[in-house]
Amino acid sequence: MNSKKPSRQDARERILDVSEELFANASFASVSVRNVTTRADVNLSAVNYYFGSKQGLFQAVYVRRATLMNHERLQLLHEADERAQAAGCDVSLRELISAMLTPPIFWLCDQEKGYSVYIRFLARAYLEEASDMSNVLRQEVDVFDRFVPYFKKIKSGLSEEDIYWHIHFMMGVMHHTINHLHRISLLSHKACAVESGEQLRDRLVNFCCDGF
Amino acid sequence: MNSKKPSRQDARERILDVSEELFANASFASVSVRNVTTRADVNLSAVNYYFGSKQGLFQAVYVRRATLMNHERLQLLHEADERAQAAGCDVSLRELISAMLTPPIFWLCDQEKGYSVYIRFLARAYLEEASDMSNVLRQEVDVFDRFVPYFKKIKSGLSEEDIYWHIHFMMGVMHHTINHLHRISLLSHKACAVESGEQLRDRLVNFCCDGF
DNA sequence: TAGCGTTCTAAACGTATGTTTTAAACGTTG
DNA sequence: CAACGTTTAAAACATACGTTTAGAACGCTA
Repeated sequence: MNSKKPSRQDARERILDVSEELFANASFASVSVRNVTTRADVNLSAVNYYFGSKQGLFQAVYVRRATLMNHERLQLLHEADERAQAAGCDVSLRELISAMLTPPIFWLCDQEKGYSVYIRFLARAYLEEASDMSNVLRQEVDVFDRFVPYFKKIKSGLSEEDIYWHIHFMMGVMHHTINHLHRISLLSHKACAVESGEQLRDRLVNFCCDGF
Repeated sequence: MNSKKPSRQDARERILDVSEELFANASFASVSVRNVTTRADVNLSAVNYYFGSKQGLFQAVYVRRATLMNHERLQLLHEADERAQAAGCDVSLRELISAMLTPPIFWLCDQEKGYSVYIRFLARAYLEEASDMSNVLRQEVDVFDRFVPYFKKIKSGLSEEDIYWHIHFMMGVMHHTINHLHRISLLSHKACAVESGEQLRDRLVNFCCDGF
């Protein structure tokens, strides 16, 4: 019976899903509210009803999954820390880097859920100066600060400054991989194809480990 | 006499300068033609007069300096090659990577000319799927193809696929550094500041050399 | 100076945008 | 059923957009 008209509350969810995808593929300004509402099959004014404004929608898309991803990072860090303590040694560089990169890369390669789209959305949100995303960065900064002591411990030869630079570079590799994953085949004249999440993660982690 | 009204042809140049800067800081769609013409102090229709359309303007901004930058890269490669031949050895990995990264990084840190702005524009152009920038990439691909044989020779243990992935990652580090240079101070709680072009280049080259 | 192509100006065009408004439909609670 | 708060609907709002047009101003050459 109620198969045609979807139930109430998931209109909001559908808007988030659709706009997550649109914002992942194009800039904030070039995605119109009408574009979103048409594809989400809701009324034009639904965006302003649920999110107050287009800006509000953008932030809502971000918030919906950001906390979860950073939680996954900290969880991996925590597990690595426990393993290290049990073995009586330090957390390895590889584990640290892997903890930072695995969640976004795995999400990126996740076929089932909408996580893949979100990761591309995130990488693009970094570029949207206009849509006040300072809080986007703040949350990530907090997470990274939890990692820094570990880096310091096992890379005592590096200054704190060096460590921040390296984290900065790592994020660069990751974001670029995310944003331009489809271009690797063009760059390589189709020699390279997009691989599994594990392979891609390992490639990235190797590259960044050696860079440190 | 003619100090007040600028001479003829530099209206076109002023439009390019202004839009280069605006496109470097915001997305294609969020920069309006009126925005450009107002800041360039020219009539609204000047953009369409000189460049046909807003798209045409965007491409013109790209073309103006792209060839020069890629020429600089190839020039550095050529010089390194000559040095190597004179010494009877191979071009070092460091020199190869340096040849790829030095031009954009030096331009980025160049204070005098408008090159700094252009580099940020370039990094953003990569993201503009909408504004058909396939030719942007094509030219870079051609340049990289000139580098690949050198990489192959000195890193015979790597497959061609590996090399393309590494180039891909290098571009990621570079573009992210370019796009988010100002954020390193936020990330590091102001421990890191933007340094000189040489220092920044060396940091990047070191990171990428080790990653290879 | 007269003519002519180039450059600049002002105004208007049609369309698309984000948002607001007014009211209808809905679903739960009394 | 009646009343209420929530959600959806259609229409209109004012504004901003890229582009076009028609003509004036300019600078050069004959």
